[in-house]
Amino acid sequence: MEEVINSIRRASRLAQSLEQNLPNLLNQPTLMSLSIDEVTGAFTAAKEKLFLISRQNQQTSEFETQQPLQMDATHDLMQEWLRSSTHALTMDQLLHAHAAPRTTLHIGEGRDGDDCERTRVSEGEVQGINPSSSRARRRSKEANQEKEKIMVPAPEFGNTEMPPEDGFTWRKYGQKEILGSKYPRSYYRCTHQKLYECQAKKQVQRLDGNPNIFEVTYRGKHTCHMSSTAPSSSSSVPLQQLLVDITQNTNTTTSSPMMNLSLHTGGAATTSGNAGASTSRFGGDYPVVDMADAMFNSGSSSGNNSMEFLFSPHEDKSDQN
DNA sequence: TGTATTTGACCCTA
DNA sequence: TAGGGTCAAATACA
Repeated sequence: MEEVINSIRRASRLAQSLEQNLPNLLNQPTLMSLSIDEVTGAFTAAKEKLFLISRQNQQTSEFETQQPLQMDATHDLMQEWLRSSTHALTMDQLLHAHAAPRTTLHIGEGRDGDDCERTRVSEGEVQGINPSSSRARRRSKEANQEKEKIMVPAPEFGNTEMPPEDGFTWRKYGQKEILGSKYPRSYYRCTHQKLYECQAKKQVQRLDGNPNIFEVTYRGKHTCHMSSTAPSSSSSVPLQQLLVDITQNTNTTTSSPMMNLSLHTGGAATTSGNAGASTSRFGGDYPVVDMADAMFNSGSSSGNNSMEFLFSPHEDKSDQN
């Protein structure tokens, strides 16, 4: 574990160094890019070590008792880096999502705190829109529609071009190059938009500064039933919910989604064999496999979860409802 | 054959 | 008018 902490320390130092040199690097994008790569690489290395350790710890019941203390250290370090990085705002907000339970991050309406509950856009209004005749009005409404933005780490393995599943099935309907952004933005709508008049949409874009992080913006509310979209497994856990619940349920270690996964992986694993895994998909513990699945199983239907070598298949995955 | 993705064009807002 | 968001035809795939 010490090795992990050292790696994170090193990454933090690199990040700080990068920050200090920002003025000099402004005119040297290539160099800046290399520095960023170095920082992300260092964190990635730390994360991988953490995975290995977590896996080892799955076999021991000591994990849960040890991890919080150790993770506090990494958590602090990670936070330190996050605050000093270009992602300080967004990631930090995410990290503190537990301060505003029920949501991750609300964009556009501001984070007043007095209305953390997602404002319910009148479904009647949305559904009643005649697309052909009132596109402008629809647009206007969408502009007022609350957005929910979360940062999602790219899968370490498997399909890293896509963010992890979030429990819903999405159909891509567009992609655009965004001015000033290195990576295109992809537009998705709920697969069951027609069937259920589901107006949920999401946008996915890699962060310029850190391609390992996806910025996922959710808009609209799912009016379809999640069960209809989610495959049998854990992916039925909406990632947002996952993150929120994790931050709520674990007052010890959680930080970024990456950390969430790494940390809770092992911890939860100790309990993953039980039936508890199943029950409260939307309200209680999530088994480690579920989490790993939700976070990393990017290729949805492919079924070839490359994380399986890290997280052994879970018998309970199938059922649970 | 049905469904998903790609991508150029179009529409709307600021 | 530029840029973001969406449409829809073409294409790919199972």
